Amino acid sequence: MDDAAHKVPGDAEGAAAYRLEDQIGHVLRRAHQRASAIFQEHIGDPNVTPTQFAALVKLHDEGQLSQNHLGRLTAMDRATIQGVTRRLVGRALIAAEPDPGDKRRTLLRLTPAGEALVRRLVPGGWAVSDATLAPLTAAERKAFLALLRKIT
Amino acid sequence: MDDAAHKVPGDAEGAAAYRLEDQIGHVLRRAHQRASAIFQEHIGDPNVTPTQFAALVKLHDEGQLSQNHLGRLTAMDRATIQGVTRRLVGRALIAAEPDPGDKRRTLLRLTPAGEALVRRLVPGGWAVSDATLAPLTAAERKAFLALLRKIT
DNA sequence: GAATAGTCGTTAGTATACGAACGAGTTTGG
DNA sequence: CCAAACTCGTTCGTATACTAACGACTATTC
Repeated sequence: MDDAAHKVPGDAEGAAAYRLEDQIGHVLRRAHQRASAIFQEHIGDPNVTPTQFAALVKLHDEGQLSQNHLGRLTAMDRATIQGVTRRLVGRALIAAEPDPGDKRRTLLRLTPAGEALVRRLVPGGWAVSDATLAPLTAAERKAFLALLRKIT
Repeated sequence: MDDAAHKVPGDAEGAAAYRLEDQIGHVLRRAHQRASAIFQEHIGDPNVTPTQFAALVKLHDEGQLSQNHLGRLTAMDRATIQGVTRRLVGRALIAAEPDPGDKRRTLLRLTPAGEALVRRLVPGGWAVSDATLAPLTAAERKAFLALLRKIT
């Protein structure tokens, strides 16, 4: 049972057993769990989550974005980015104002406190990625990221 | 900005910009999102989630397990496996009974309906993994899974 | 220029995910 | 043998993640 290609007595010729541990979705889920745990360990602020950090970094890079646009850039749907935005506005890390050119939109930007927080946490962000990839060599990291991008 | 090694004018020599899209945690999160979406498309039952399927498959393989033990085998903490278990018991897919040898434990097993459901869905499980890995060649799939396991 | 289609942000509902604390029960060490 | 340490399952609170529906607004198309 230790080999994925091992045949179980009752199996048809050439058919492998369905093993949860071999399914890509299950392994991806576990890798994501580990990456999230490492984030909380290394980011340097117990109140900032991975998605919140993603939103803050994007607003730092882009300056000003509508809520849904920010969601698209950070891979969050309307409902999810709404919750993330609400919590960050509540902590005064980002500010919201209506878009004068399109009354449907809310424009978001970092507050000075949010800007300072991003600058303070980015070194931790590098540490998170380093720690997450620690089991791999430099060559493996490059290959792994390339393959991971292909299935994203 | 299209090259990860590109230097931004203000950067110190050798320091790359922190780009969200290059961070392993962010890409892992997106890959997991895609894998979950593909699961819902291909599993063949809109009411079964990836974690529920994982629990059902493990109970199918192991026969009878305590709730926390099932959680460990499927990578869910106590609180999470409790919710998954509660919903599956509610749908009569698994049955719970107290462990006579250890009064703290609840033993879980598939009901006949749960057993039938697992057998019906496993082909969809193979299709999910195939579709998720579709962008990769056979050699790439093997290399990718090996690397993914290393960081899990 | 008006009907249609699409987008914006919100809300409600369901399902992971995890930390923290709890009472009940079991194991371990002195 | 008994107190400390641990494990079991539960509960509460918070934070993603997604579907579906909604009213408001904008863009398209005839």
